[in-house]
Amino acid sequence: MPDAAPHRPQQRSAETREKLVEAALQVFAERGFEGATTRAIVDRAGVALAALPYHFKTKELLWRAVADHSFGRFAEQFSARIAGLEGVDSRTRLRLLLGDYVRFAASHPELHRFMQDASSESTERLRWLVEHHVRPMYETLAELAELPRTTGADAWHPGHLLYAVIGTVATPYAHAAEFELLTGERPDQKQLIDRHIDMLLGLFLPGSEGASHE
Amino acid sequence: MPDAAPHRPQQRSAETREKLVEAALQVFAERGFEGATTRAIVDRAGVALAALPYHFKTKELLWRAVADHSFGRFAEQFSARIAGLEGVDSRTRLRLLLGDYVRFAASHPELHRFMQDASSESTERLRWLVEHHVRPMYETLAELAELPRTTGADAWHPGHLLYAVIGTVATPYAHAAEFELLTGERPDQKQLIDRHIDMLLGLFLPGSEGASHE
DNA sequence: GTCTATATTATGATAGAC
DNA sequence: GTCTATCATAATATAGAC
Repeated sequence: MPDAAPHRPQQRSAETREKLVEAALQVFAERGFEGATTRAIVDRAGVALAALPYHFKTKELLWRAVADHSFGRFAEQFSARIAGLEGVDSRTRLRLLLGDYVRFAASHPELHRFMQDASSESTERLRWLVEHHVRPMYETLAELAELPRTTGADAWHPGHLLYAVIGTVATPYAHAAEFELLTGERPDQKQLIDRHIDMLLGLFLPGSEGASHE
Repeated sequence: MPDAAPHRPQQRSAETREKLVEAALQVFAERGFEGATTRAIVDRAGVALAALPYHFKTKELLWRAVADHSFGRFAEQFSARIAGLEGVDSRTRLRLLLGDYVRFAASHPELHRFMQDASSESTERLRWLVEHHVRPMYETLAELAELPRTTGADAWHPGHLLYAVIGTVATPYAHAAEFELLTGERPDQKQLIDRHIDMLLGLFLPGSEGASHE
């Protein structure tokens, strides 16, 4: 790591951008695009109000930067795993990917909340998001996991299967506060995450239970 | 139906309240609590701005009225079915309830969006919602469906199972705009709803497929 | 019970000093 | 690049006429 405290200008700038994007992801996920105020975002980022229009021009463009950042992190998280899946049989592939996805959703519940907020209306923002991030990700996943075929259920609509996986994986974490109030337990504890993965394997890949905690 | 056009005062009042609650449900679901403006709500309801504070005092109290209304309709939808389930074996019970739930979620995707918005932060609103509506509903369902036992999976955490069911059922409809942009098909068509139910039966009650479209 | 008009506060974005 | 101060608009809620 280079010298601390007073950084070079372009480094400070990059840090401010980074802080704004991370804070904006949280606030967009918590309060939705319309409910997220620029003041709440800059307060959480610990930067001045005017830093936001300086770096991103508008709230809308900040939102796009947040989407790029989040899907980038999602892809990054999986690229190492995916590289190691060459030649692995598709059942094992699915098992490993599902565990990864659950752990990702548990540590980044904001992504699913962000997506549901974007999907609640058919806006230009949503069209941009689908074409730039959702469709490319979907095509990669479909190819990699051969989703419809390996489950042995050709009759299932690929959209239903996709949203069933997303829904079962992400809902406990997207509704974490509700989950905790209802059950008294936090869904993002390691122990509960492992039980969650076991349940999902039982649901989507019967016979694969218990082999997920590597 | 009583006489049309110029109604009696208390009837007009009830109609205004009803229009406000229905409009507010849509707007809260689309834009979240913070993003929902009272102007957007009264515009959609077709009433004057001042009608909102007159009938509900604050946006917060309107939100509670929306929750009461939505969970009331949910319970109502199921009470007829539930009354007919006396003595029916629990597998059949689950099959029928699941189909009902999918059809409900397809025609009322707002309820799931409303819930996820409420769950995105641990607020006083969420606590109120869990204690007044979520927990009572959960206890009724758990009792009725004997959820954990009939699936033959005692090891599953009841919270995981609950949110897995909610997630698989509601996600395609909560993300309907995204689903349509991605697949080119609307998830709320009757044909796709029936395929969705078949998939869910295959997932949660293997062996029960195809018998759901009554 | 419902409306028009308005008080008050909060919002997104900008200007200009540093 | 970042800050303080500020503009123009839009928000929730209220007052008072009808």
